[in-house]
Amino acid sequence: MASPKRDRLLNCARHLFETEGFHTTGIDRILEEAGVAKMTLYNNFGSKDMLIVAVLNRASDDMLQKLEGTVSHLNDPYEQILGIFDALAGWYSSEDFCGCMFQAAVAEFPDPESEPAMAARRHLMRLTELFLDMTRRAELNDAETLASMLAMIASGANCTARQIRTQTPALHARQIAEILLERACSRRLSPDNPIRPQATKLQTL
Amino acid sequence: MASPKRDRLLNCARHLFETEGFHTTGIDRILEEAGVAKMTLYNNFGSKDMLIVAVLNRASDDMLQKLEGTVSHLNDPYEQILGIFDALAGWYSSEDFCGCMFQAAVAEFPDPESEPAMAARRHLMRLTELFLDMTRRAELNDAETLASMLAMIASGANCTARQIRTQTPALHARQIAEILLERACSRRLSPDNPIRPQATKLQTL
DNA sequence: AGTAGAATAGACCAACTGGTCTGTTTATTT
DNA sequence: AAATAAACAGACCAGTTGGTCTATTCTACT
Repeated sequence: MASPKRDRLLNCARHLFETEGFHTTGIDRILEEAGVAKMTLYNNFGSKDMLIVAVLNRASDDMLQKLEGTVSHLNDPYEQILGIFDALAGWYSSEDFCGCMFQAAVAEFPDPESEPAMAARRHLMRLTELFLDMTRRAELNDAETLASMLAMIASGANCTARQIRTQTPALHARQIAEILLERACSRRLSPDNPIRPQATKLQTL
Repeated sequence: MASPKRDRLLNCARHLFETEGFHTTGIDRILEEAGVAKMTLYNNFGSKDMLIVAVLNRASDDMLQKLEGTVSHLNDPYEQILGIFDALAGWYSSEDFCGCMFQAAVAEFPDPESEPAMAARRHLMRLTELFLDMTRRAELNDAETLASMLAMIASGANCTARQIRTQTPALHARQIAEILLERACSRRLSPDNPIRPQATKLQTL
């Protein structure tokens, strides 16, 4: 399954798709960049669309693995949730940030039944599940709603960051998340006595 | 400036771009749908990209006009802000909703300097300004931060709605907005007891 | 050493891309 | 009625698209 040529293909394709879009980057560009013959592509993936799907799936795996990695260093699920948004901040301020590929995919393949669109949807579900796992462990009420809200906020941050290319959206998103968490927490207890005395140290990146 | 042919062209192009994407819909499709000669397009717009820009600008005008319309029926700026999210809910549940065109544009034109990308960015700014006007009139503190947060939440709702095609994202967004407003309000009422003062200090758009 | 499978280059394909040019017809204005 | 401008159909363009096919070379296992 995993050959070096296949890997090169996936990496180059991913980079080109990210920076120049799916439709605008032709197959030949990818082949040239990867230094690979055309038949290698078609033997491994079958079609351009399936290459795209493979790229999206791998990107999804990478991102979730990375997020779970950064999150695993934090013990409290509350901190873990906020950690996700810190990770976003780091991502946005990286030199070569050019937007979330899944949002691009969903935009470039408007047919919801198309394979790339479905791959993107799958990624969103995985991300929501990740949040759900954390909100559940944090024992907040309405964990489901809260999880999809957090996912939505993250999407909004992604979307805005693509436009303004600052880490600000991630900081804003983190603040909102903090407020939602605090609320979901205090609502669970007595309204006048929030359990989390918040003076969370703010990231200074 | 406004000829009937030009209008047909804009309308058909908009519909096709919305439903099938910018790159995938060829000029000939648009011309056929609009029943218009090729030279009419090039005389009026100069190029496909400029047609796209014209479509985006008109869509931006339409949307802002519509939003300002629905908002003008509400007297309280607080209600007006929430009214925006109600409008989103209505949009998402409409039969032919297929996602926000500006997000699609920004995804299909990754070069931030390209005309369509700039048009999309302009729209985001107008929307943020609309929010800012309302948060200012509501006399909430940190109106700027709040406005860009609201715009970001709206983006997130748009983005999520494109994926799951329900009005749920708008409802969630509205709830979040409500919470933020409530908070920005109570902070105003007790300025001597600011919640998380470092958090607000950081923000600069 | 021999052989099977992977990878190669590159010719080739029909379809389509955005865009130009021409010559004619239709409306509008004077 | 004449003149001006807009819109027309459609031929035409070079370049590109995703994809196929062939014939050859490389590489790894038995």
